[in-house]
Amino acid sequence: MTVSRALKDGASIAAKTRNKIMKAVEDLGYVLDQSAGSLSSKRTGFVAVLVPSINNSNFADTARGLTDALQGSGLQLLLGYTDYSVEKEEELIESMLRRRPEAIVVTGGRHTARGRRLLENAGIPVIETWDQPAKPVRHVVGFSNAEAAASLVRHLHGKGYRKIAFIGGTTNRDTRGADRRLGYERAMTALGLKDARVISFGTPPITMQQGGEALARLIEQWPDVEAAICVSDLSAFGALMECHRRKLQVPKRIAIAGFGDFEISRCSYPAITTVGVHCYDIGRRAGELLLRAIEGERKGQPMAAETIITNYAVISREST
Amino acid sequence: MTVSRALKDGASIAAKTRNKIMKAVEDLGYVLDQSAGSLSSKRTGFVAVLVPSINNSNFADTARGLTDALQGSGLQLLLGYTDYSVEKEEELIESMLRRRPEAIVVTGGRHTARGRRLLENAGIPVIETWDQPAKPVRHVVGFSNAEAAASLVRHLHGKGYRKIAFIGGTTNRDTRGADRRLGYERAMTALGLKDARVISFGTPPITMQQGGEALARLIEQWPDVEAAICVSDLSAFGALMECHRRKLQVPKRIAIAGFGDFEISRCSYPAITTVGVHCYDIGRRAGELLLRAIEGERKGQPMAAETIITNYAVISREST
DNA sequence: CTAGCATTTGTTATCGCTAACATAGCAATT
DNA sequence: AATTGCTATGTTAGCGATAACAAATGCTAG
Repeated sequence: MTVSRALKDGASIAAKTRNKIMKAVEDLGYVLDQSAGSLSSKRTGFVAVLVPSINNSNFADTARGLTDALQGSGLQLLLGYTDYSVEKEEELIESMLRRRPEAIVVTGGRHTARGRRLLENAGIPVIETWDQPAKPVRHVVGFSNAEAAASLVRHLHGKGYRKIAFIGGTTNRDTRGADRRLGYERAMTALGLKDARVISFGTPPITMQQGGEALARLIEQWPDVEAAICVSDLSAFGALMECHRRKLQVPKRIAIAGFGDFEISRCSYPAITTVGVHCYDIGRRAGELLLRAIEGERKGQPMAAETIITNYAVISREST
Repeated sequence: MTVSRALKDGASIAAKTRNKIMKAVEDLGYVLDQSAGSLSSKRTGFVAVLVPSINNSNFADTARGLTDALQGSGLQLLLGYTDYSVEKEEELIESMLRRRPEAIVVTGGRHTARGRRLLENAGIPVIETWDQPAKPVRHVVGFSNAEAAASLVRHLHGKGYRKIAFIGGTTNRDTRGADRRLGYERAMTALGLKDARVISFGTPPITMQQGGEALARLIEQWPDVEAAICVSDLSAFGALMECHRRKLQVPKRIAIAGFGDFEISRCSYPAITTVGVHCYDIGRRAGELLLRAIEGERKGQPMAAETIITNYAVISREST
C-alpha cells in the first residue's frame, strides 16, 4: 500500500520512504499495472475517440487537438477508425466500451439504432463532433456542414459566378459530405439558381485523383460551368491540377473552391478558396468539454448537455 | 462463469443456455469489462504504437497498415505521438507499458538510454520501424533512409543534373530526415560532386509552406542550382508551388524531387519525382510480424529477432 | 437399469492494484 | 505525563473477470 501511495503524487508519504521505494522501483524495473489499478479504482484513464479515418483528413487534426487538450490530465486516447461506416462504428463503440473509457467522442450525429442505444446507456459523457445533430445524444462540438457549404455558394454568387457545380463522392456514407451537398443545393435554390450541377464520383472520401477525374467529367458534361465547389480541399486540389493539365485558367475560365482549409489549399498555386472549419479546435474544445464532464461525473454531478457551435469562415483565395 | 463462457466463442456451452444469457445481456445492456478480464487472463489485447506524428505524414499510413493487419485478431492499437522527441518517446513508452501491451511498435532506432532499457526489459515483442538501426532492440521493419536518399541523388545524376541541393529541417530531431540528408551528402561525395548545397529551414517535420520558403532561400543563395531534393513530398510540393509563383519552369529551370510518395506528388502538376517507401506496408508487415511474435510469446517460444527490409524505389515523374 | 463417457455447469482462488478504515508514531500543548 | 491532533504506515476487502479444477447432467450402449 505504501508503494502504491509512493507512486502516485499527492499522497502523504515521508520523503525518506518514497526515495527508498523509488530506488527499488528503478532497480527492479518495476512498472505499475494500470489494468489492475483501473479495476480497483474504477478509473481507466481512457477516452474513446471514433473518427472516420486518420489519413489525409481533417480528423487527424481533431485527434491532435484532443490529445493536446488531454495532455497532463492522465487521460489517454483510444482511437478507432470507422471507415465512414455506421456499422463499423457500432462495433467499435461496443469494443471501446469494454475498455470502460471515461468518455467517448464520436464523429457526426448519425449512428445505428443499437450504436445510439449503447452510447446513451454507456453512463459516461458522450460528445458528438463535426456536426450539428438534430437530436444529440448529449454534448456536441460541431457546426452545420450544410450551412458552411451554403455560405461558400453565396460567396461565389457574390463574386459573380452563376453556373456553380458541386463535386463530391457517390454515396451518403460520408454524412458530412452529404450535408455539404445538401447545403449547396439549398443555397442554389435560395439564390434562384435553378440548375444545380452535381458530379458524384468515387466512394468517399474522394481522393485528389478522383477530384481531378470528376473535374474532367464536369467540363465534359457542362462545358459552360463557371465554378466548382469540391467536397474537400483534397479533391479541390486534384481538380485544380487537372485544370493546369488542360490549360484551363483558374479562376478566369473556371473557379475552384474546396472545404476544410487543409494546408494544401493555402500553399497550392493558385491558392484555393475554401471554408476554414478549425478542425484542431473542434478536438481541443471537445477535449476541454470532456474534462469538465468527467470531473462532474466523478463528483457525482453530471454536467448538463452542452452544445458548442464552432466557427467556420469562407477563406477567399486566388482560385475564385 | 457460464456467462463468461457464453460471451467468448469456442467455449462449450449449450445453445439454449447461451441464448438465455444473450437475451439477458441485451436486455440489461451489459457490456463485458475487459480490464477485469485482462487482469485475470493476463492478456490485455493492446498493442502500443509510437509514431512521431499522425498529421500529414507517412506514419498515418503505417498506423493504418497496422490497424488492418490486426483486424480480427482481437488486438487494439494504443497510439501515441512522440512529436519527434526521444524524451517524449521515453515518457510514452513508460505510460504505454503500464497498460501491459502485448507488443510495442516504435518509430526509428534512436531512443533515450532509459527508453531503450524499458523496451528491452518489457518482456514483450518490440518492433522498430522506418529505419535500420545498427543495434536493434529486437525486431525491425524498415529500410535505410540514407540509402534511399542516395539512390535519388544517383537518379538525378543519371539524368544529367549536377548542382543538386537538399532541403530539410533545421535539427536532427527527425532522425529519418537527418539520415536522408546524410545519404544525400554521401552520394554527392561518391559521385565526385564536391559542393553539397544544404538548406535547413524550419523545425521538422517541415511544412509545405516552409518548403516554399526554403526554395526561395536556395535560389537566392545558389542561383545556379539545377535540382532540389526535399526531405519529404510535402516540402517538395511547397517548393514546386514556389517555383510556379516565381515562374521558374520545372524541371527545365530547376528540378524538384521529394520523398515518401504521398498522393500529392502523384497528383500535382507537374507530378513530383519521389522515393516510394511503402508506408502502408511497413505497418502491415510490422503487424503481421507482431502477430507471429505474440503467438510465439503465448506458446512460450519467443521468436528469434527478425529484420524485414522493406523496398523503396525512385519514382520518376515530370518534375525531374 | 446402470456403467461409462462426453458435455455442460458450478466453485474457488487469483490476477495486481486501491478505497476505506485502523493503527502507529511523533510533536505540540496543557 | 497525559491529551490532542497531526502525519505516516499497515490491514482488509474488494474491483470483475478467468483458470483450473470439481460436480452435475445427459446420452449411449450393454
